[in-house]
Formats: sequence, structure tokens, C-alpha cells
Amino acid sequence: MQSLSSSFYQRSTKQIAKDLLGKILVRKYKGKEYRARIVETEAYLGIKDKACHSFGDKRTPRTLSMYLEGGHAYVYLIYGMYHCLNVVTRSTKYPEAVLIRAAEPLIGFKDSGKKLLAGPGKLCREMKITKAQDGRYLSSKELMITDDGFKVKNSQIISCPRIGVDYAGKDKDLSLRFYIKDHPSVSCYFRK
DNA sequence: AGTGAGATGGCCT
DNA sequence: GGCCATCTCACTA
Repeated sequence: MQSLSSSFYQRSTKQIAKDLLGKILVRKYKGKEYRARIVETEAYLGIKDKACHSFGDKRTPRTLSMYLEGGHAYVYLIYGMYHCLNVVTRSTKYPEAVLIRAAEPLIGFKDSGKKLLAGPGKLCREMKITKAQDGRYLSSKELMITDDGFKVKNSQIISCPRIGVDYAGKDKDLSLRFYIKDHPSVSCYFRK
């Protein structure tokens, strides 16, 4: 099982967000392996995107890993108790990333309910992803993304505005959230 | 089914 | 001191 090539992460962030749908997130933790199929993502477009943590080229301890080469993980703590997993995209010049919002549980979970990983906080909680993974490269060691040949047609990809970014002015309306149409594991269906 | 509040901590001004 | 790329539970009706 091969992790995605580094060239996969050197394309446009929006394209990567769409292409990550259907890919498999693999997590190894304490001798156990978890696998889940990504069904929902959001693109964050760097220094010109008001919703992005690196807006205005803001380099802080938190955002530093977004300035890594594409293919690294950016994990941060939100609301004091939840972690969110992002995939860093493009080169070190562009601090952009894709938020992994939801996935379908495949292997390794006690409870394999379709909504178990439906939301970025739940996904990290259930897959034991924390700041320990922040800045790590997505290789096969502890966390990686792989392709099992599962195809998602363009017509099955729905786009809409991102969730929870009302503070971002005009950028809150950008259609940068992507999910697989009618999939039972997306975080919520009702959003224009 | 829809709304509202609380939990809880690091980061930024 | 105030804000969050969230989630769950408790309440309305």
C-alpha cells in the first residue's frame, strides 16, 4: 500500500481537495491500524483567503506547518478540546491546506456507524490524531493517505460554502467545501 | 427539527 | 480578554 506521491500535493489546492474524495486515510497507533475513506474536504487558500489561518502571511507557531512542503500534516487544536487534520498543499511559498472534514469508517473501529467520523473533530478523536502528528509527513509510518482505486465521478462531487467561517467576510461564500453526493458519512447534508 | 449553551485551552492583540 | 475551520446534550414545539 503506497502513500500518494509528492507530485499529487503540488497541484492546485482546490483540485487536491476534490481529488482527496474517495482516498483512504490510514492511521497506525499503538499497534492498531485504522482505515477510513475520505468523503468530505475543504480547501483553504493561503494568504489571500480570510478564512485561512495563514491569511496575510501570518507565520505563528500554530501555522508554521502550513509553510511546509505539500504532503505534510497540519493539525491544530480548536475550541480547547478538538483537533482538526489538514493536508498541506503546494510548495513552501504557498501556505495552503485541505481540511479533512469527514470519512467513512472501514477498518479498525469498534463502532463502525456511518456517522462515526462525520466531522473534523470526531474524525481526529476516533483516529487518535493530535498535535503529535502536526508537521509530520504523510508517509506510511503513523499516518498516510492511499489510493485503492476507488473512483469518484465529477458528477458525484458537490461543492458549497465552507462551514464555520462566518467571520471571513466575502470569503465565507467561496464554494470550497466538497463532498460525495448523498454519502451517509458526510458531516451534514443541509447547506446551500 | 431546530435552537442554544457549555466544555475548555492555546493563540493572538 | 476574546476568539475560534466543534460536538453534545438539553431544551422548545
